Amino acid sequence: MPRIVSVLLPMPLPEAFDYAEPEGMDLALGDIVAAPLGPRMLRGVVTGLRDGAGGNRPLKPVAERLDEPPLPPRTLEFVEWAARYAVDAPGQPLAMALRGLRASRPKPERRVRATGAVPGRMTPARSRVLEAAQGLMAPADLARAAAVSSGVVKGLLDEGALEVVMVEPASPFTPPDLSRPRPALNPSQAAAAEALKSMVDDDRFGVALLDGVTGSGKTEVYLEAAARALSRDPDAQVLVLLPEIALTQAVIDRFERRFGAAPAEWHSGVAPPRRRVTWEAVASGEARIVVGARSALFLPYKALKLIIVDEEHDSSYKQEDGFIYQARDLAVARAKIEGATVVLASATPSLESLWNAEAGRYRWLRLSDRHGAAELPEVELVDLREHPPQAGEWLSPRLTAAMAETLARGDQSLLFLNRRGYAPLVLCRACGERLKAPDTDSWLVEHRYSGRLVCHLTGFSMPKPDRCPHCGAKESFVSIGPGVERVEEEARRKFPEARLAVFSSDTVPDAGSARALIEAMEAGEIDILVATQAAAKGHNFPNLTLVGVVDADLGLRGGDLRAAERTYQLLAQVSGRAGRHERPGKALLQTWMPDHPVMQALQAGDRDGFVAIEMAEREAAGLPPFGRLAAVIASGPDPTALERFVTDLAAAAPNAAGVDVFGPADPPFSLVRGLRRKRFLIRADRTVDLQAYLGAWKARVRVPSSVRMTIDVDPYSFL
DNA sequence: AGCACGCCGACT
DNA sequence: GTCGGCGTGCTC
Repeated sequence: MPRIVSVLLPMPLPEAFDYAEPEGMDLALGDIVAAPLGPRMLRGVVTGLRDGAGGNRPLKPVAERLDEPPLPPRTLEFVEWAARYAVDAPGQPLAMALRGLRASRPKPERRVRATGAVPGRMTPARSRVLEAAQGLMAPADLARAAAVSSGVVKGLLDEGALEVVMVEPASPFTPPDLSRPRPALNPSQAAAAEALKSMVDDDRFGVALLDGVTGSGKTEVYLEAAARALSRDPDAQVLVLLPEIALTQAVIDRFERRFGAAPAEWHSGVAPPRRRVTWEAVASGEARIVVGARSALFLPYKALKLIIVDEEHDSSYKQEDGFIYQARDLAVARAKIEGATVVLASATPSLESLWNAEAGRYRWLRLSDRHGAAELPEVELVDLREHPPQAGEWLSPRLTAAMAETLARGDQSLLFLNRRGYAPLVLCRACGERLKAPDTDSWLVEHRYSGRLVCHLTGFSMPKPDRCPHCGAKESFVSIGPGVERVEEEARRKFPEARLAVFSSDTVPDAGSARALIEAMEAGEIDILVATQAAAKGHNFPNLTLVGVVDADLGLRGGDLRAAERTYQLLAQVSGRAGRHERPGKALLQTWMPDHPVMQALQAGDRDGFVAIEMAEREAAGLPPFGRLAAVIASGPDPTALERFVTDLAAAAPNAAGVDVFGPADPPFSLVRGLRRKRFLIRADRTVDLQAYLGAWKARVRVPSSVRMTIDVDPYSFL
């Protein structure tokens, strides 16, 4: 009886396609195969096998089974779950799961060894080489060991005294050394580590929220959970997710010190051949510890037992384009499928996680002691209504005075402003024109270091023109508002003797320059650092005792769902940069709204109070975590076609109890790269199956090819 | 997502 | 007269 094979392809197709199994191929579920799709040959995964022949139309045969480890069944289950969750085609998450297979394996390497043959003419150099030739050696290593030039090695190869052997590169994945001593833990850490270890010992799905202020030693605690998972099961694998690759090196170093072996690394910065080796080592179980960005969640783990999501509140876990997902939430889903433990770690957990912890669904582990003698910095609000900066300035007299004191003590200051460039808006004094990119309706940001106007939404940039493009007036531009470059200019004017630097993605474009700037800061070569959030994470500067937040209200404007939550998290983190080690620190927050709950909570150090207020507001409005949200975005170049489509879409919205559909509305940037956009916002009670609702809605409309429709379940960006 | 097939402007 | 622009639609 011939068999029909369902093959899921890494494409936005609605379902797996059926193929005929060629005689004798003997496929199994999870096998990676090559299958024809139209004129192309694609890599896909076998998701179904059944007896039968093609019906109305003969099926194309599978081309071949590829020489790859099969996708583990639970990885496939996760792919299908993720597609259902995101209301997207299963081929999208599959494409992420197969991403490691795109590159070729690293090439075999040349090695030489002695054949035992004696060369025709023996010289002192040649005998040294033959003496040094122990087993297989790289030609260059052999020459170095014998202190001869490469020509001598080549001569012996030509004469047959040495021979070339091609070898596969050795696996770079060393097993962890579990006998190393564990670091000493304080009582609070020890209690949390014991709780995590008992969860790991249960060997089934469970989630812990590891909740501890900056410096309370969360990493040591989850390292002990990792050690337990790895030692109780020789196959167990551990995944550590980090919000961004800038943070991976520090965590990799910690694991390497604890286990004497470097963990496998997985993120966009890893070269493709290396990724392929990593993918295979994860599938074979050889890679026991993986440290990576959110996409590491889609690797084909053989026996995943523990997932750690560090800085779980970080919004970088939300993937915003292509396949849209929230890695923290998918980590919990994956752990459920794998029967694994999840540790969500943060100093400022997300409201979602706190809500789950309060309800007892997550085990809540609070770390109280801050390491060493340091204390959390004192936070002072600078009321800009009473103490405004002078006209054209952004640093209030209070903040300026604190900077002067800090400088006089020989300490460092950090001025935080989460805005790149010199000024967020350039307008023409003559006609009032606000400069925008030609095909996008967001303001162009002035960058003085580069002399350009930049669109932060699309990356478009152009030289600053000398005339207003609207009225032609010359020298009529005024720069409105501050960016980090402008704050630096003001600080330089006020403290001409101080050494200043700017830390933003423009001045620090890569990991190397980031390290250089961090080292300069650590070495005390910088007095005042002006920084965006690029510098807010992960770095500890011992002599930094003053943090000045130039515009604490910045994140609260625009007022999206998580504005207050995000502002609290960001400012708590930034303020925590002040005063580590033995030195007390201080954070000054410049605000026009000192009575706002976020500012009050930051000043009082009362996170729980802020969370209680924010939770109550969310509950009253039925917003997450008490309700669920989704966004439906339609975009296209033709405004008329788009308008027609969203009208149809609005009419097709199913009526369901507990679901509110808002829209279509113009998002804040309704024109991006020449594409018009419209959006719907859907709010649903938690009892509603939101995915089923969205799926039913989607099925009722036909999307014309000139329009793109995107569904964003649990949106984080409201632009 | 590709990659084809399909109808309207500047070229050997 | 053609080469080719990318709009629309299909791929088991």
